[in-house]
Amino acid sequence: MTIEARPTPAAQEAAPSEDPLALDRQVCFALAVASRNVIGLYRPALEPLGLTHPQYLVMLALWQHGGLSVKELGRLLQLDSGTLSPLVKRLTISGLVTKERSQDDERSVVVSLTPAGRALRQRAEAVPHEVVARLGLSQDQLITLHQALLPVLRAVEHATP
Amino acid sequence: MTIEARPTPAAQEAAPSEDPLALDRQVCFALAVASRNVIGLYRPALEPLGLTHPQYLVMLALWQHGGLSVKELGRLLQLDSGTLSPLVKRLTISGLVTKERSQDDERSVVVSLTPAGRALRQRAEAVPHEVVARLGLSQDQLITLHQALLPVLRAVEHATP
DNA sequence: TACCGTTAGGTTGTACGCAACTGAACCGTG
DNA sequence: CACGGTTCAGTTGCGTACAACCTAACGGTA
Repeated sequence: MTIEARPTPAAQEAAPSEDPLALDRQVCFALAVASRNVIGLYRPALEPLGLTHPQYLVMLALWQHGGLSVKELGRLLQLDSGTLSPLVKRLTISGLVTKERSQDDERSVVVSLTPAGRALRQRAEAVPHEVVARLGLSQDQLITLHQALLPVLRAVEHATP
Repeated sequence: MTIEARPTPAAQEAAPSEDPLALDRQVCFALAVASRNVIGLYRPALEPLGLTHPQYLVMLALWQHGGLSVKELGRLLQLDSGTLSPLVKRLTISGLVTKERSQDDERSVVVSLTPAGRALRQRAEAVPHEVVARLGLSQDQLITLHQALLPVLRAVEHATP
């Protein structure tokens, strides 16, 4: 996950050193820091709603799709039960969702929105705007980033485990 | 952090729905999933070295810069002492680094490589190649991603807290 | 020199994220 | 029907992340 040396390094913005393990060459480091820091920008926006960023993502999934099993949440958010179980439990304690075993498959647990959970959506609609404003990126830059991330998301799915 | 509706949505790859909170519009979600999953690809490559990805980043910083104080590590990796203190402690237990208080400022702790830590660098040089091979992305795609991430990293630094 | 605000690193508590495991429910086959 | 493999949630343990707090050391000023 390294930017390899190029014949014309002048074409690149951050001039890479000769060191193949230099931090500024590590795309994964940039990815990790960007992700951490942007999620950090969500914190002040989400705190008034009583949500963490992963909890916000679960709420987004539920607002979009209605009731979802833990398995479906895991597929949508790319998280396993070890992460989702306690997370959903906290959302339950917050009164935003309810859990009940599925009728037709007792193994499955369906997570559904409470009225409070549904009501929270209206306040959440301001969150993305607030974060973008804080970050100060243009729509074009966001779309460019999104477009650059899509191949990665696709690649990870087919990566050799 | 949402891809806004556009007059010509055909120009975008993943056709966005009308829902402004739809998951596939959330750039931050794509960023978080990409970061998590790519770090996951490092796991099997780093496990033989006895390193986690954050520990690997600390080692990269030390291989590049030599001895560093915890503060400098925090600045380079964008991590605070609450994360770095136990992390460096684990590297110390692994025998890869040593800690000693700075001579000229007793508050500061300098983290240095042990011979074992220096020796590990050679084995680490194969890691990026291995991850890129696993991921199956081209150099061009990596560079595109890196270029798209740089404005975000710059933006976060100047973001309104 | 004594004081006080600042800085560096560490600790505590909470919340992910994931590997590994557990137990219950499901399901195909004999 | 019985049984063995599979699937689904949940739990445990470990390693980040980060806020909040603590202590020691520093450094300028009266």
